[in-house]
Amino acid sequence: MRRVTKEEFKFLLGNRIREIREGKGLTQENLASKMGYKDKQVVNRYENEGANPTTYNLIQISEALETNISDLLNFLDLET
Amino acid sequence: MRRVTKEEFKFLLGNRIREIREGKGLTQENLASKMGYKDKQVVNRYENEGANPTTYNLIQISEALETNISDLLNFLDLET
DNA sequence: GCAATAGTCAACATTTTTGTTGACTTATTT
DNA sequence: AAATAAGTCAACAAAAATGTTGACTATTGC
Repeated sequence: MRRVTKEEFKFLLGNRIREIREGKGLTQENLASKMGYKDKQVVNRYENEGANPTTYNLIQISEALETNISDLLNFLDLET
Repeated sequence: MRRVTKEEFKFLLGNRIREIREGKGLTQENLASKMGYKDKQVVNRYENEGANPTTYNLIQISEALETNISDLLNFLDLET
């Protein structure tokens, strides 16, 4: 993933989640709800504090956003 | 990802890591070393106890195995 | 102004992951 | 049999992720 620190990664993934969510016209609450959460806080935290979710949760996020992991992580150089 | 529990997922990903590692002829120690760890324990734990690493670590694993995340997670139905 | 909607911030207990160390078992090879 | 290489098991402290709650700040529409 080409020299991106964990902090940079968190920031980038958080931004990407927001980007896709807004592109689909979903609110933080909508997304949280689709993921089975009672509150939007989890989504807000991903977007504002950055996200480095466990792999299992990453998959849940991609499903709720109706996209795939490659798209979710498209800010990385995934040529390998 | 089609009704697979977190525990099932951990088991499947652990197995997949082992599968790729052995396919490349690497030892647990080799892989741990490529990932920058001092000991093989981390790899052994992924393989035997199951793995649900953070996304950042998942990427590190895929790089050390010289593959990509889609391949690493190919046991999931990733058509979406 | 009021109400409703959307987003943000802080705090919290709990759980899980992370990284390391030491010891122990299992081949495999010399 | 002894040595080496590979894998497994247990335990630990520290860090991070998880899930929830409450309050607070825009922003928009009535």
